[in-house]
Amino acid sequence: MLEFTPGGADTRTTLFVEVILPLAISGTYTYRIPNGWNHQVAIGKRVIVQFGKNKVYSAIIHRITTQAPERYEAKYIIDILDDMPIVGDPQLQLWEWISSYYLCTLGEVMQAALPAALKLASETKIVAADKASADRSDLNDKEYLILDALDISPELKVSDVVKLLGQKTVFPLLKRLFEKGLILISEELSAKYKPKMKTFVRLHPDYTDEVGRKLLLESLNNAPKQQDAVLAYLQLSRQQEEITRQAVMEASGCSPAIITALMEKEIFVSEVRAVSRLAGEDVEITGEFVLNAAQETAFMAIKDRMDEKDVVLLHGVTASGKTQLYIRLMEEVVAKGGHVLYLLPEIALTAQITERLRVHFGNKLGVYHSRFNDNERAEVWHKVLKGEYRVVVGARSAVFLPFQSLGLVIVDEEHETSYKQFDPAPRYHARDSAIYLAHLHSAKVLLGSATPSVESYYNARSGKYGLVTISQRYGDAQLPEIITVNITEESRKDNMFSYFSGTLLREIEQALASQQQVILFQNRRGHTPLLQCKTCGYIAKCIHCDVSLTYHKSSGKLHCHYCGFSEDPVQVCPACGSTHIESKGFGTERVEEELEILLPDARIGRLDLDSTRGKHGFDRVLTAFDEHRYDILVGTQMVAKGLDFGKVSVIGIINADGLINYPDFRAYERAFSLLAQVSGRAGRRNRKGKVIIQSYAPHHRIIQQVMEHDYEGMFMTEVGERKSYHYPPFYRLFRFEVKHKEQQPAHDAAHRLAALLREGLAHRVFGPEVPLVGRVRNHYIYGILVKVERAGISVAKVKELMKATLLRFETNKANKGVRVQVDVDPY
DNA sequence: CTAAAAGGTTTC
DNA sequence: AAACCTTTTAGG
Repeated sequence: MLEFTPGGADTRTTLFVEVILPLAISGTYTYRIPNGWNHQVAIGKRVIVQFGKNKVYSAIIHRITTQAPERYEAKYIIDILDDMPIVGDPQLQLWEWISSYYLCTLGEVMQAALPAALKLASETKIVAADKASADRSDLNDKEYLILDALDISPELKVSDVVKLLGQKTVFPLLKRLFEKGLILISEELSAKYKPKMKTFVRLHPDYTDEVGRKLLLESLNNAPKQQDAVLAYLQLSRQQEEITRQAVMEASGCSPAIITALMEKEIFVSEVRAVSRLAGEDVEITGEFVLNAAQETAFMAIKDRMDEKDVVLLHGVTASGKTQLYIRLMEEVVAKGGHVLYLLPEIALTAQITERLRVHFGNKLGVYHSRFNDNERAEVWHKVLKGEYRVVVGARSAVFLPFQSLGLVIVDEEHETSYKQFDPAPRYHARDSAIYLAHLHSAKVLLGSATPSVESYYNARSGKYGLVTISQRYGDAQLPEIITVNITEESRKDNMFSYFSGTLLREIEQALASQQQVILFQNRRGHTPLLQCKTCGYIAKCIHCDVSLTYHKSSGKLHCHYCGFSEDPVQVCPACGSTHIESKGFGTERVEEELEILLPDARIGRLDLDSTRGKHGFDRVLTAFDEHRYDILVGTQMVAKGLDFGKVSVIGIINADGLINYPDFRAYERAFSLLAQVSGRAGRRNRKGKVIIQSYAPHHRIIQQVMEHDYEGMFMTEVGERKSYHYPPFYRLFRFEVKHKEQQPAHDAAHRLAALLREGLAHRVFGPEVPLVGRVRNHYIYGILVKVERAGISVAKVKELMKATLLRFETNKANKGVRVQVDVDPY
């Protein structure tokens, strides 16, 4: 009897597999399957292959063929890792789409898609040999440096040595050290996913009845500690089915030895089992609710639109109860046996939202985002693969999870720019990728936002997407009243107290007096963003980047927000020796500090990147605010992200100008969203809130439109501008970045690339220009923008042209050392 | 002139 | 990405 593979080849045929390697190289690589393994070969399984001289990687089988490659001898695969494929057909198709649409390699997509625990790569490790400590007299400086480093840390990677010596070629050096017998070089596969093991204990069956237990406890009268442990076990067994060894030890306060003794006496029986790392999934399913009239109408309308269109945009004002609508839709899909992906911007993935969903979907709900560690992510991956989750809430990268039968994709806060990944490649947009993914599954997509992106709203208005609007807030809550404050005028009237106008301070005080809470928004983190010498004009700048250093009070240091460089603040100007150093601008830390002086009794919390480090940092600050342990929350745009607090009655925008005066075609749209979203945090649940916008230019169009809650107005003016100035949604954008260590070569190369692009794309090419930050991490940057009209031109052809142009550019010797990256649909 | 470092190419 | 081969640079 012959065994048949999916490819239809019997066991005597030699099979070859084309695999995707987790590297930034184009194309797939072909390996040979050893005799007798044919029946195990399947697309989507991981195989271990050797690539190059020593390196070993886990690669994904992309295609199976019986055709031996003609131009080279294929290597054998080393092993097949999986019994079942870990990525399915839809996933691989999505990878291919992303790779071609966003102009990157399949390997780069694989890197982003698979959780780290499912990717393995061997690593060259350098360890000190036994005799290393003995004789070091005849070593040169560099060799000595390496051995010195090995004294401190037990093992080094090749990249560590490169960094240590500051040179690129280290292999001859290491080889010499190896030959002298001072170091050992080994190739190791890094640890892959390991299930979490726990030891459970159980009473021996002899003691499970009443009589047995009594006898047991009496028999332990002479062993009080052991008796305690058994009592603790009995106590625990009343509340839970399964009891871990750890739990018994904690409850009784006894040592491991006691448990071991009880096991030797065969009173306890133990069992080691793999457990889930994903805690708190088992919640009783309750949470019945009824949609109100407006929601019910919207619900029916969404289903109606979905009959005709694959994508529907739900434009619902803040606090209109969109989440409940989502839940209803998800329940319907789940009831029909479909699966649901619910995308959220990273920062909004708070306990708040997942808890609400947990109540409805219990252990059928999965959560996936970057604050999960590698092993946790791998567990979610496997559970999605097995179909154990019906609903998955996740951030950007959740589009890569191995769904088999999606019925619905929800993209909440669809306007959020954090859906676009910038670095590293693939520079994909999760919303757009999700729409393609849904298409592969024939699933429907619901985009939701109170302030949709101009692109999506345009698609909805033009009939490409369905459109459903809710203009009423839930429970008839009113939209907040928005007041503007002209900072120039208030300063003249002597009515500014530090960064706060009299109006804002009065409102804050009133809110606090009536036990209400306040949110203050300042879109800059740190304390002081710019330190300048009053005498000579010197500005404290990063040594690696063209940006000013921001002073952070929490660390007492100056920080670069681009590369992470930090140094001690200078008291004396390094250029002229003057001690008159002036602080310009202010961030959240400074707002917090000034507020503490003005309102010494208020309890103030801060929500920004710095205060939310760590796995639960974000939730910690939010929970404290929710439980009213803070009166005032000062924060960056994080405070705008879909959070629902009942007691916030006043919102202050400390300075709106920084948001608006930004050289980007999306600046106005973004400012409108942010201001509207922040304002939406005020006055939920039947209380009218107040929003105070402080600005030097309060009559600016955008501020007026925010005041009037006029999304339509903003959309119409923006669409007009975009059309006349050739921006999305009418044009596609491609942004090329040319980088080099030195300025002149970067400049020249950028001009050469622009010229090459102009050969095929003519007037569609703009630049090169020096971007806002012209140097990052010691590399000079030039940007080239390409605008391609949507009508009458094939995107595929444009991309082919760009690929060909890049290839021509790279083969030109004059462009050595130049790095080019392409951002398709940049944000 | 040699030796070492940087640069370029190839990896199935 | 990284190891190997080729070219360039530095140092005596």
